[in-house]
Amino acid sequence: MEKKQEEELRTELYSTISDQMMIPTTFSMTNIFYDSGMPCEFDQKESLGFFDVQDFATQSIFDLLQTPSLPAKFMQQPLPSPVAESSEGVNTPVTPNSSSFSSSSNEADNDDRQIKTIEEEEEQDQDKTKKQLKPKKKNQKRQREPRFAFMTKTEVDNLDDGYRWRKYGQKAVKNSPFPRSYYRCTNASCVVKKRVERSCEDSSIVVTTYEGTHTHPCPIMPRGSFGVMPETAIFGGGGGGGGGGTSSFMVPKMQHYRQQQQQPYFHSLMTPPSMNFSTNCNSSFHQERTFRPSSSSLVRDDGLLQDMVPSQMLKDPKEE
DNA sequence: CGGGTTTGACCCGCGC
DNA sequence: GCGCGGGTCAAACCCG
Repeated sequence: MEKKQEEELRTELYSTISDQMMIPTTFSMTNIFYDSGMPCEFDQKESLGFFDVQDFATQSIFDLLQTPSLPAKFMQQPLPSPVAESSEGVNTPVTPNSSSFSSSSNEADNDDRQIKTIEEEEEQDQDKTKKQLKPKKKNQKRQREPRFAFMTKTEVDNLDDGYRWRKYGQKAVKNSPFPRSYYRCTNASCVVKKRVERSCEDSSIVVTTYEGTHTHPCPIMPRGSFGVMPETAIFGGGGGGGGGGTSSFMVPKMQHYRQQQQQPYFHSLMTPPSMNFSTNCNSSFHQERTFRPSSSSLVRDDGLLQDMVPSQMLKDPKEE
């Protein structure tokens, strides 16, 4: 019975996100996981389902997950992040912290309390992370901030999500030929981290894991602007190098994708969904709305991708 | 020269 | 206690 409610909540969340992203719901490129942040819980991370996202739309998902426009019930406690409060009170997103809708695990009942605990310790944790080498309290288990993981089929390792990231490490991953990269938000007051790695099972899949909450607005685009931007604004100007890449506005960003990805992105749309995430999915939710390839939905997606993507890019790659 | 990346070393938690 | 693996640091390097 509770299970059913969970399913409904997830379905609703999924619908909300899908609707707001104005994307067709027939293709599945990305799987989103939510992790409440408790230690060792990532194995039990919640699959929010597969999303039809373009590589460059990852930002939108992340953004949407933080937007108050999501059903209130997903935002059980719009807690003010202590991190955010300590900063200049910028446009603080509701944050994944508050989306404690993960509930498949038994810990869900205590979510509220857990989240608060996490946040209390975050403050200490921030100091710790900055001075990792300094002695810390030993018996204090390190608790992670809530995390979201996106599995995206793409050729580009580091998806541009609108924020600026600085790479601070790279490690070989056991049982995987691909290294894992560690990024930190370049904003000094922001402690959000991001890990990027390729799936060892399918090298075309990039797993991007966000940890923490941005305490500042997205430096690239204002909330909600995505997908509304007229094509001319996106591709019109030969804006030129966005120096440093991610700090740029939409133009270089999209060009970046055109250059680096060319077809892969659409190729992935045309690719039969052979991806198997079952090992990570403890939810059956994705079965409901997953993998219903109908190329028409993309093409005749009125006012959707066309708004963001030039028509030539929408052509079936096979036609070229 | 400033900001980002690379990379080897180090720390820490965990399992045996 | 030890070894392993994940995560982070920070010096060196690179690049615009």
